Amino acid sequence: MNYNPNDIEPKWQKYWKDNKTYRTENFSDKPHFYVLDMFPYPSGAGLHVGHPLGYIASDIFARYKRLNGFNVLHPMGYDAYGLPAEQYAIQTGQHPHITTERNINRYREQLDKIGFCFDWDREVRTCDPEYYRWTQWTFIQLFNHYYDKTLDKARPIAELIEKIRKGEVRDEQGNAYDWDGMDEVARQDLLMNYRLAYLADIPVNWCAGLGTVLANDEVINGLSVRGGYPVERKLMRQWSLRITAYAQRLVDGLDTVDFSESLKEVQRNWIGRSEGAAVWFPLDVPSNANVLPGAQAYMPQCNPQPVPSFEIFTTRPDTIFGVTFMVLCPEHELIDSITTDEQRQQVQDYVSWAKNRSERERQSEVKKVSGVFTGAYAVNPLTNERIPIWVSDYVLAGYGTGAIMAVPAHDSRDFAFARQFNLPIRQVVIPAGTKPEDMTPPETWTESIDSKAGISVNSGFVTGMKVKDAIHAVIDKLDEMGIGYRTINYRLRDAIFSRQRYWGEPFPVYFKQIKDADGTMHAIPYCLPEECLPLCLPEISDFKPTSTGEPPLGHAQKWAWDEANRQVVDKSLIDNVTVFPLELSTMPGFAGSSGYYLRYMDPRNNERYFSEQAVNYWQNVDLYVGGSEHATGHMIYARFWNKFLFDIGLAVKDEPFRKLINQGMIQGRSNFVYRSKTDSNLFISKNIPGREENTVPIHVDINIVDNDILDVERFRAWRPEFAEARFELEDGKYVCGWEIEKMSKSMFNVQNPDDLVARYGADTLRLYEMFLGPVEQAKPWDTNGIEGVARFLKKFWRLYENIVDEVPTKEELKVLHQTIKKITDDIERFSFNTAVSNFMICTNDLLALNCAKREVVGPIVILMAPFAPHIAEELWHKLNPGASSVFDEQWPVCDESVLVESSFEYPVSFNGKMRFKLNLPLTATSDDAMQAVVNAPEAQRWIEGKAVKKLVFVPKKIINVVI
RNA sequence: GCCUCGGUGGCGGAAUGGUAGACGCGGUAGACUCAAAAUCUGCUGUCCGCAAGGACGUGUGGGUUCGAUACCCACCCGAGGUACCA
Repeated sequence: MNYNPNDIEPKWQKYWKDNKTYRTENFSDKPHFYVLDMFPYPSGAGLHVGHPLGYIASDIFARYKRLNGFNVLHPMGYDAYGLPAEQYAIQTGQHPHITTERNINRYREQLDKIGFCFDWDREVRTCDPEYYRWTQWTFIQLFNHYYDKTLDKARPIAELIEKIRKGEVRDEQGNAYDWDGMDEVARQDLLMNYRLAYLADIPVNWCAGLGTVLANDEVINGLSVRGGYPVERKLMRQWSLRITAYAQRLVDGLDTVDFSESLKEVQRNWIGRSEGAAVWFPLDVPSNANVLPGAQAYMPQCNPQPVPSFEIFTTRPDTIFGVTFMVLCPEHELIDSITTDEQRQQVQDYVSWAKNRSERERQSEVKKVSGVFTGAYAVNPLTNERIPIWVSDYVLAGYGTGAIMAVPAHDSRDFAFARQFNLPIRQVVIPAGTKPEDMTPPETWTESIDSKAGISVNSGFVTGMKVKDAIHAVIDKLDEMGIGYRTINYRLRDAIFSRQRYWGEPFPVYFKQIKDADGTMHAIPYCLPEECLPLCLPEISDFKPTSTGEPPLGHAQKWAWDEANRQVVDKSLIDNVTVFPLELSTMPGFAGSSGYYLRYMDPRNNERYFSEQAVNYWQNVDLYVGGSEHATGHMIYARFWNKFLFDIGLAVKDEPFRKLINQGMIQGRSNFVYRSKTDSNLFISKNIPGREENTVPIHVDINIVDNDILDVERFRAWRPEFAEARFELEDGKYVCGWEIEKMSKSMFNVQNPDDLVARYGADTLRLYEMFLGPVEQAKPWDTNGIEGVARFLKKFWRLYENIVDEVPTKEELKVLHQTIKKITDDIERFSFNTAVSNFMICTNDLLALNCAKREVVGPIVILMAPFAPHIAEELWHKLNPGASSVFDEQWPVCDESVLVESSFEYPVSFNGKMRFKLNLPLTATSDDAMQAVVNAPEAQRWIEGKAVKKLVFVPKKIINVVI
């Protein structure tokens, strides 16, 4: 019988399903192992060959661990909330529930065909109320906790209130709060500054095209990642997560996990920790002046009078003697109060111009220097010089204090600014390896000297010090004077958590109207009681914002909270006494994907997020497989989410993922036709002279192109606009251009896995995807090699056709045990491409030996099972009629004694160059080798009577002769 | 600019400081066949040579080593990430 995957694959898929072969229990004597894939967003396009790459790799590893006696958790689910389903709903009126459900079913069908070992009993969907109940629950916990900087962990907000009461918490002026004297509005305002989930007016990335705000990782170059719409900065009242509280732990945790160096680096850059100093610069105003709005008072040791001043952050305090001007960001609150009357008009014009620029404009004009002088001066606290204060948008409001000391000699941006406005440049560092007399005056420089490798000059008490020492010396001095301190700044921003969208988790939040002391009404947010969760997403039919500009949930009629009866009621009942409006925005995509790995541990628990026993057993994810594009989004949020759950005692490990493998993207190979610029029905073949100037390339479906030759008839039939197409051919053929790009529907370069499964079988697809190259490497999809893998499986099948019960020869056993050793090693190293090669070698060897012996082929079927489960299961049952699944077997062990040789064929090198081979017993010593080489006839022509200077003998490796 | 990873035949890619190019694709010659497909076997880095054989060869230049694709230094090229972050 020939190998026919279409017969055996559905059979075993059904068998595994019926027997629940892959079902995992939470309790076992076996060691545990958790293998997780990043769950997919079920898009309408279905799977292409790039998606399963990581799933195949993790599937192999999960099966391997299982065969090695581990209790393996290997679940799958769907990240089902998201923008595309909602955009689709706006266009077609089709409810996102329906599209999502349909897409999920399609995904499941495609996944099942590839034969994965997921425990589908543990499936989760982020849009399922029984799942998002715990997303909402976690939000409530975040709302009810604050970050205790002393304990370095999240603590209940009640503890904070206690501290405020005791006067242990102070305001910026250093005064204690009078908690008991505060009204509810003031109390809630104060607490809001500490909650880990908080509501605040913050500058957000507003995307009008999508009608919602976006997190920083959802914006690239001022455009939204989804859809590519422009994004602007806008001040809005939004929920945020205080992820910045965890910045240091997120950096530190990277040292404890096994991620690729590049991914760690991306995360470190994203968090952007920088060490430096905060320094107060006094304003040059009469010292008895009242503190100006936006200015702070400080009291240097040398001057007991409070002095109006402002704070800057610098990583180079050593260059403070080189400060020649100061710069404030256009949003700085000090600008109004210090600008002189002569400069006022100019400054106001500049500030309003700068504020109205979109993010995209600002980012695309980074190299253009702009700014304006305020007319005001600050005083350098170490030199007492008067320094002009400027305003420029190269200083960003969101980082540090939005104000800097400018040292044009040693900062490239300050340098450019100084050149533009003719400000002085003063050198205070000479680079390492340069003599002072070799330095040219700064006026002649074309760039600043930014390197920290150097010696301070013209810098008062730090002159002559190395920069690194000078930094510390200056900070110590500032600290002593009471005008500065050592501090750390992070680039990481708090995560904006509100989306003005429908298809997401509702916030379990309602708003009460409360009067403050002045009688003004305030909408104060309160969380629903935990026991009332889930707060289900209401059904609506119009998914656009309301006419008053509210998010789509504004259309929901039954969307108010009855506090007394603890239930959702109709909006018309809102009386702001017992019935209150509910929050209208929903949570972002990362809400549901941040803690899903924990829910898999105990997905049907309706009492808790997950049970204590389950998390104590599984701990955290041992192996996580997914794309590196999630480095600054999901991977940061999930680590934050886990650290919070760890702090409040739910998670048992500080880091959620022990080891991460980033599968490389499978790129598509796109084909192009070239349309004439003057005649839209004329298409010119690639290599016709003049084609390049006179045509525009257009993507063409790869399915109507064979070997870059276009099937012109199918092209005409492909789309109506090409029905009248005419062609300028070369050698009677139309040659297409090609390019490696992202695999995407819009580029018509998508390879659907179903077609390949139908043609070659799932096992061939699995092996081929692995054989393409290292899992972690990006690679273009190319079906050319798949025939080779298909041929291998046919040979492999043939090997078992005439199985016999004979005692294997030593040589056959050697092939077996070598293969066991290699495959085990390959899997441990995650080198699945070499594993497939090694299977091919093994099969070729056994066919050459004509070996079909049960004792040899049995173990090889088990080795093969993780890679090609269907064929392995089929052959296992052929070998062992009546047996249970091959996945109930034990991974074979390599018997090293079979591999032991009595002699070894040494490559003999002369001066490092391989010349001939020499067989020596394993017991041979260096002296034996010397004897043998000198006596070997082959050696004579290389030695040619010269003396052997040295002989290097490495047992079982090589003999190298130096002459 | 900075950070990370990479650069090996016609192609995908092997090689833990020890025979570079495993394995596969492609190419080529042959076997089987009336023929083709399928299958099987041999050859297939470059150059010189009829051959035996030899020289060269892992982006470039240096270094360490008996020996370097691998380690170190400098540079070139490519991919990805990231940026007025003070």
